[in-house]
Amino acid sequence: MQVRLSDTLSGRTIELDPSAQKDIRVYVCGVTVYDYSHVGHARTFIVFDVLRRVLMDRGFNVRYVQNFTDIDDKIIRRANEEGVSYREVAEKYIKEYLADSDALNIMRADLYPRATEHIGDMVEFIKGLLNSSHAYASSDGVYFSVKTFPEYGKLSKVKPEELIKGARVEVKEGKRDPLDFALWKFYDEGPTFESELGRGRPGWHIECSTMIRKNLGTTIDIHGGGEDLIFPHHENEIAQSESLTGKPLARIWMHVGLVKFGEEKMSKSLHNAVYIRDFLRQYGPNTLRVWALSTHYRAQVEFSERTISEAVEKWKAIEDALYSIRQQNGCCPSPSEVKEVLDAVEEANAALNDDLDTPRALQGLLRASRAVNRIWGSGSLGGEGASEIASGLERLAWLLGLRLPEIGQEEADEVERAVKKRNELRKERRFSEADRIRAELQARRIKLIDMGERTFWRKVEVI
RNA sequence: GCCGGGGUGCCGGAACGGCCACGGGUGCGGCUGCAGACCGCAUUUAUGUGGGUUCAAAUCCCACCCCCGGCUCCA
Repeated sequence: MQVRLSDTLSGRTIELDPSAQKDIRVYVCGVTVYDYSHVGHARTFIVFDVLRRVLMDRGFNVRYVQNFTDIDDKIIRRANEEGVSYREVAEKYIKEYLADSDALNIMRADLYPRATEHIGDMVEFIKGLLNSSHAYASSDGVYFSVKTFPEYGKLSKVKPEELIKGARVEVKEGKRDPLDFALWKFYDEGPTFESELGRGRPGWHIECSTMIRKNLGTTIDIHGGGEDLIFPHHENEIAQSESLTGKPLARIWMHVGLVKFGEEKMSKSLHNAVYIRDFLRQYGPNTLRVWALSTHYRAQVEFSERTISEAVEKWKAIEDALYSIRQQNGCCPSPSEVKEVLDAVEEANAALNDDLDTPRALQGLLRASRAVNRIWGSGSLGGEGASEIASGLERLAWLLGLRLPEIGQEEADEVERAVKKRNELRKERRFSEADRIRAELQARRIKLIDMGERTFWRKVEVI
């Protein structure tokens, strides 16, 4: 099954065909670990998680690498503020990133390379650039010489002259040209690395170029990140890597639109960032995923009460459907009902192949869910056709990384007992006592559904 | 200024030449001891503005207006 993805560099849609090429190498720019991750980060990594799931499901062999920038001015500043080493700060926030990522049901990368583990490789990379005169050493560091790379600006579609005119490029003493950027910065103080280049620290862009080359190869299939990385980060990566190797760095460049908070971009410097963990305390992982996937990945999304409460309602419908297929309650859906569900699932799958059109896929899932809930509501989910419905829905939910909240055996037993007790009370028409039990369960996010003689219960994300 | 992405009903968001997508919210009604889930109806014949092409345009063409983002560390 073919998958199409749009490429920022060429502006075209590029097809991936597992019968032509099985292995896909993906590199996604990860976070700089100096603070907790926010909803904007979550969106990007959720999108790439879905991409990865789709590629795997369609028969590709995916190798997924995502870096941690664990040496950087912000990390050092944070360390100084807290009176600890930069390594401790980095370690802490790597752990926290992974905790958030796991909570969001984002699959672990095959590899999480760290900048500090590749200092030697970066130095070698920079030496290669010095040897080919794409780089030069000056008083305060080693710089990449942008004018030695005539294609500079091809990704961000910005002409070098225009950038200089914008006059927002950093002017530094050691630069020959204002557009040149640091590969290695000389420092005597703070955390530094001794190298043939001199004592100092690596520039930011070089780590990705180096870690891609080292861990995935010269030309990878997909390189991605947030759209705020197009310039200068990815532009500079291209300049460095392609100057060194003479080959394209990536076949497809994917960029995820930014999250807006009200009218502005969500960002730590604007002090409007919502941490993933704070969101999860109030809502849950599926709500965040549904929210993130409700908008096409290339468009910007607004983080607002309104868009979130919509996601809550959407997830509720999906959640109920996922429970319904497990809590079968009769027999049997009609052929046209089965078809209705499977058609919606198929539409969703087609949408995922079409440049990862998750809003359309979600629509399909919602339509399938509604149909399932209707079948279940009429007490005929089970028997013939039910397993097809179940596997179609489960697979789609997996592709979007949506899953039911977990519940321990002990809690389940407890709930069972409470439900039984409540039904005894109901039989005796002692409704206020029965309702009190229901309210208690609700406080624990247990939802009850009475259907004739039977009572079904479901552990839900948001009640 | 330059580059990129947008403007569709109360809201979110599809369709990209032809049949009121879909979802959410709200209101009313059905089912229910109540609730949930489900069902029915309403809000809904919406497409930034002005021209043009066409039997037919959110959809194609031209001009204009407005919004967001990038151009500085940023997912």
